[in-house]
Amino acid sequence: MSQPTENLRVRRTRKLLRDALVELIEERGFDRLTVGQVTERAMVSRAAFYRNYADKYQLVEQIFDEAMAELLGTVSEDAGAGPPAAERWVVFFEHIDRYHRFYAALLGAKGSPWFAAKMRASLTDMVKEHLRPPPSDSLPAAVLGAMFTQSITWWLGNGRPCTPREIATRSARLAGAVIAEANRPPTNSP
Amino acid sequence: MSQPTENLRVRRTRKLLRDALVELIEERGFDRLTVGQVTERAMVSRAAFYRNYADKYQLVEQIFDEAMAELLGTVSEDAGAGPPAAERWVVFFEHIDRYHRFYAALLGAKGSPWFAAKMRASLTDMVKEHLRPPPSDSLPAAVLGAMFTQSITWWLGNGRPCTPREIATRSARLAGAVIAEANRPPTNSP
DNA sequence: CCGGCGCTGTTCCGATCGGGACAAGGAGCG
DNA sequence: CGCTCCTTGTCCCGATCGGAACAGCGCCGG
Repeated sequence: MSQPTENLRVRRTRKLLRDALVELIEERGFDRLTVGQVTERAMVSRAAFYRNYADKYQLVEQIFDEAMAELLGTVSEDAGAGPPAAERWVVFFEHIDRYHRFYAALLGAKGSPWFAAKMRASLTDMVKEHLRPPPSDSLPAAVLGAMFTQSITWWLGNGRPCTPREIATRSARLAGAVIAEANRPPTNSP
Repeated sequence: MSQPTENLRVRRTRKLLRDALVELIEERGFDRLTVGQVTERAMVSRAAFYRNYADKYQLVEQIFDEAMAELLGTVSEDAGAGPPAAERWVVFFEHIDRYHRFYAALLGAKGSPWFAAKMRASLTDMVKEHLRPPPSDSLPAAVLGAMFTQSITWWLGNGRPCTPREIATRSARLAGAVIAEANRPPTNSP
């Protein structure tokens, strides 16, 4: 491949930087941490950081992108067309579960509104892509993206009080109500 | 110094190897793990391992030696002659507390009798050095070393059910009984 | 007995990294 | 305004590391 990520040193450097990032978000918050603090915690030179990432935002983005790529791989590898729609959300929340420290840190009180917006946008895209039938309009898709983001935030912020399957079912049920309402023909009275 | 340990890379390599070692002892036991397994877990090359250590035993020894050096530094820095004898054991168990994963792994069921013997020998030396009055003979010193080792093993094996101060006090009390008995003039009847 | 297999410990070369320096810019302060 | 201090992003060189190969050894099964 063009840029072999196979190299042990760069994989290790990135892993150390990721773990340090999550730790420091939990401790000090995302906007209050510097590249130098992350590299010091990770026992990595600042130069090595900049060899891998442009800034701390790109570090977050790459973790997120790889996580999403892994998620999409999991969804599509199960079968040709993937699992049925209901099971798909279970797989999704199991994915959130695996990366819960990362998501909890960035969506929590010490996280970043920048990342929350990124998450909403990404989930809105997923809704447009994977929801059957797809939302009729852009507004319901955006609202559903925000709903799922909030479900995740609630779930992680309360220490995951139920199983991935349960939170997936409850979230899907709430989403179903919105979809039904959005697909109703417009009327003036209830 | 001749070989500056200041270098970030060697410090990082050693830390990764140590953490991986403790994890693998907890999982598989000390005698059942190979150098290759440790380096793989640590994300470090086997060559880097052998640059720092001769074998897995020396890895353990260096962790232990540095921990002991840090302990002796703590004991002697508090005052010119160090803290009073009773307080010294508290400091000692607080040290065990800091490294509890390491000691628990190596002294526990999946640890190594080789390390337990090393620990007893080291504690026997400490008893000879720091106990006032010093044991009259080599036998009581060895017995006291084994007693303290067992106190540590019990404390760690039961998940540290009491504070370092409490286990220190209880251990010192038991040791006191042995010392008193050892110092009694020899008689034939009670 | 032999052959495969896994682990050990060593060696080499090229790749990556750490240390340190640098200019540039922003924030706080008097 | 100037001044200090911190952070950013980039560069270089020498140090360390990863990858891979190698012989040697013990272990196990046939």
